[in-house]
Amino acid sequence: MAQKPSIPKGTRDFSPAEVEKRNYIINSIKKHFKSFGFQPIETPSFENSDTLLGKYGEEGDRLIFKILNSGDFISKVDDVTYSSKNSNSLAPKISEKALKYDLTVPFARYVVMHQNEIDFPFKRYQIQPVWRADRPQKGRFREFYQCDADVVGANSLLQEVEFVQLYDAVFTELGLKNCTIKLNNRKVLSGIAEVIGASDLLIDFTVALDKLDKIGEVKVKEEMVSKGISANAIEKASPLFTMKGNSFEQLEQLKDLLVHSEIGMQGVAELHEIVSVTNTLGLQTTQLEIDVTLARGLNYYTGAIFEVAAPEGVKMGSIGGGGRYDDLTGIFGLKDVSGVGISFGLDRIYLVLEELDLFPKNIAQSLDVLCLNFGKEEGRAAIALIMELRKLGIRADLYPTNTKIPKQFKYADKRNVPFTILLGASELENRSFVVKNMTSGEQKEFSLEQPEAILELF
RNA sequence: GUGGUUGUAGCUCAGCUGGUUAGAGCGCCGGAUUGUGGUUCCGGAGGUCGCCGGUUCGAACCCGGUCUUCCACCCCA
Repeated sequence: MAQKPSIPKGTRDFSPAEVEKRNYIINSIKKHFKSFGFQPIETPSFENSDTLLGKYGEEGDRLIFKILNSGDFISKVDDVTYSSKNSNSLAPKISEKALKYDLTVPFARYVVMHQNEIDFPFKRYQIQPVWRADRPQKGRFREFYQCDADVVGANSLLQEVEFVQLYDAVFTELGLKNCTIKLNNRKVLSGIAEVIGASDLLIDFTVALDKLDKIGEVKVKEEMVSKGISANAIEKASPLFTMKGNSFEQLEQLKDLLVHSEIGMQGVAELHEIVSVTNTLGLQTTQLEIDVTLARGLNYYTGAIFEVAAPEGVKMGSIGGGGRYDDLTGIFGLKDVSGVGISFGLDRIYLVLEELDLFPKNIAQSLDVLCLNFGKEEGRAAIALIMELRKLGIRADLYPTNTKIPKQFKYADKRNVPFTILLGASELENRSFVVKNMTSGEQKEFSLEQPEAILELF
């Protein structure tokens, strides 16, 4: 019995036009990754569970897809665990592998495993799918691509400066103007928590602060109170809610607030360095903004935090993010290797380009010329011709069967082919072929002996 | 994981308080047009109304479950 086929929630098929568009984005990102000196690596789709679990916080663990063990896994579970009906204790006994959740943690694992063959500083890029057992929404999928570039083994702030330039280069090339690169620093957040006397509640404090532009000052303060942050502490943090001015002005305000926090002042100094060097270099189409409310990836970021917002008016979550993690490889046993990196969200960039109609029009063209098929003899001559054209670098195809000409023209239309070739009995007799421009309707005759002459049309 | 929302032809959607054979536009196929597409005209095919169950004389419509979509949380690319 035929069943209706389906694909899992949050996954997608990609048809030719979509793959072309995705490749267009990937090629652009890849090109700039390479030009900045990054080298490609790839890691497996799935990792040992203990490589991933515990690296993304409790919430992250929940979203990791776990892979069932092979074989008769259930009989190996002891009775107590089996009858406990507790997923948390049962899961590790029946699942030892998991789909990767991002590219950063597997990269850290890679660096540790290959430390003796890597030349540091190591700049790598990686473009692969990752999986999250999240509830899908627009721009949120359970399988999606990340395009990451990271540097390990160098703690110069010039790396951060470079990543800002890299974001600018890619988004400029894609024609995605006015993206905002938001910049913050974990040390500033730590400093704030320290100054207001809430160091032990750093995460709660920053997660609430992160929502400022979304739910407003009042609700943020309510959430802070509910998390156990004292009214006094919130009062001390109040300058954060009213930060104004450009990046340098905001940094001045932060200095006043953080003057008694060594770590906070260090964060301010780092931000200042990145902003001022970037200012000197200039940016093509993006804007770099300090945003003290930005609090992402706190489970491992220790310095800079990046997030890229789509141009104003586009309703889409962040299209990129990243930051510095001083000791990510530490959990895998390699101490004191600093890393910093960024990620491009391919699937979201796609949606934004689509919404703003920024894909080049000729992406849909998969063929330069289609040769129509007039019959057996003509078809033989035609296939010889298109083989010549292919050698010239022209994407050429022959309509395979001798069906009615209007139908063949319609097919050419639908394939978005700019030129068709007519090679019928009369042309064959003249040792010639006719090229028709499908946009203007103009036709021009060429000699079969000199097919290269049609290059003039391109 | 919590709460809500959506699903009708390939696509976008109509379909009244439950009432015979579920409609339109676009697309598709055929013809007008056997060597000229995009325009026009004529004709045609295509539906387990997401799926399973229930209520009812009768369900696309009401109820329950489930899957899917999107939204708000959570979190995040």
